[in-house]
Amino acid sequence: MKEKTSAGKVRNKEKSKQKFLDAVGKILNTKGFAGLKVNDIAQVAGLDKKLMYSYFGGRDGLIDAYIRSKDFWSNVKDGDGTSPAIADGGQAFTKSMLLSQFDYVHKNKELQKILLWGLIENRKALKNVAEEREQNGALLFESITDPHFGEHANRFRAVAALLISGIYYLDIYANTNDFTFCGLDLKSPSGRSEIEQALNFIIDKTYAEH
Amino acid sequence: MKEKTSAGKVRNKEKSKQKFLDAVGKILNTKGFAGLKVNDIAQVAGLDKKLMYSYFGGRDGLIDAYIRSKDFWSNVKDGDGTSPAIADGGQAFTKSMLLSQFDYVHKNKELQKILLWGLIENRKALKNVAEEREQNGALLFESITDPHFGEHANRFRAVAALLISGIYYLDIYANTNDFTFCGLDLKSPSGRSEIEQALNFIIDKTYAEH
DNA sequence: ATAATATATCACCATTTGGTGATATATTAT
DNA sequence: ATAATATATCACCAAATGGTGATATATTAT
Repeated sequence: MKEKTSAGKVRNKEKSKQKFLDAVGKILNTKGFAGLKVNDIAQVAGLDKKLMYSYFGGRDGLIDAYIRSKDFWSNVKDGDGTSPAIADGGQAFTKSMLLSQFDYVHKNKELQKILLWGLIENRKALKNVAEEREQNGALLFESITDPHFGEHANRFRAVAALLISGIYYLDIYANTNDFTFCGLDLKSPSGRSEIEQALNFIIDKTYAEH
Repeated sequence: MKEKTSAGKVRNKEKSKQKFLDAVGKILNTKGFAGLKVNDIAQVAGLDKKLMYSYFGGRDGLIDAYIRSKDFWSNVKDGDGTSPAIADGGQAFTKSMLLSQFDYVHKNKELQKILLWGLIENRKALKNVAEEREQNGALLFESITDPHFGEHANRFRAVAALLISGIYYLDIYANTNDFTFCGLDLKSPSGRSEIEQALNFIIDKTYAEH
């Protein structure tokens, strides 16, 4: 019954590498990045820590590999092909994007930790995540909203910056605090609905000027 | 020349306590909360760590005492007495409050760390900071904006939640990243001015409905 | 089957970290 | 001046943590 394919081997470098990467994600979800200790990662991966040094050069290499392995912003790249037309200057697209981000970040705890991490540690791989987000955003701004808003292009960008960063903070806050924020329960459907309405409202008003 | 007043004593419990509290603030500013190690705190304070246990019961007690010693939200309580009248339903007051927060958090690195910390660690003293902010906000909402916006009171709250949390995130982001956010340089006067204009714009539009 | 190599484990070390008992010195009380 | 107390330091420990050389076992090549 012995397999000869690499998939069935008892010793499998690629699978072991993946176990380490999975362990990082698991710990990130449960304990946050402060829990990413060398020994704990190895224990969760079910492998000897020595392999972590062999395969990734150590903890830092593993963590960088983990972050690189994730495509956190794939969802804003219009992956589902259902993006509205842009004849409206990107109004519907922007609203759709903001609502989708609000929901996506809410559900994706790993992304929440990565966003937080990027506010704390100066790690190249984390900067790349932020840079990737900027580049994705640049696509929307430069090709759609900047032309539409003309001399007020930066005002739209500023509104977007406030809303996107607000979405990040509120989703993270909701995940780690039982408190309300401005009296709104960000975990309840009604509280989240209020935020969604406000997002739509603000974008509509921003576009109403033009 | 020997002083007999407590201020001049070589050994002074209160001064030593304060040295520990100051050390926490200093480390928070420079290294962030991950740098708050027992030995390092004692070294920065210039005292033996044993005293930390004697006076505060340990690291956690010291940190809690530090957080309690700060009144992070004093600035939103209309401390300078220059708050505009509220005959406008709090419109001018809200704008002034948001702009002031944007500037205050930008300059106050300790508050930035505390805000971040509150998104990561479940510490009672940190929850108290969030709770205090909520209570301060409740004053504004319940007595001024809720009556003004009537059935749409929650929409104003949601707009405020997005803007305040956006302010937090952007200020923290600006402090730890050299990147732009939505293409705006949040460290430059022009970038910050764009955000300020957007804040004013959004509040104006929110009030324009009523 | 045997040798060579890749994969994985183990035992062990140095350093860092949190924590404490014993002790010394300054201050205060008698 | 002396004793009692408060303040501060020191030496030391145990546990946690990051890191590595030696070794064992599975897999592959000859």
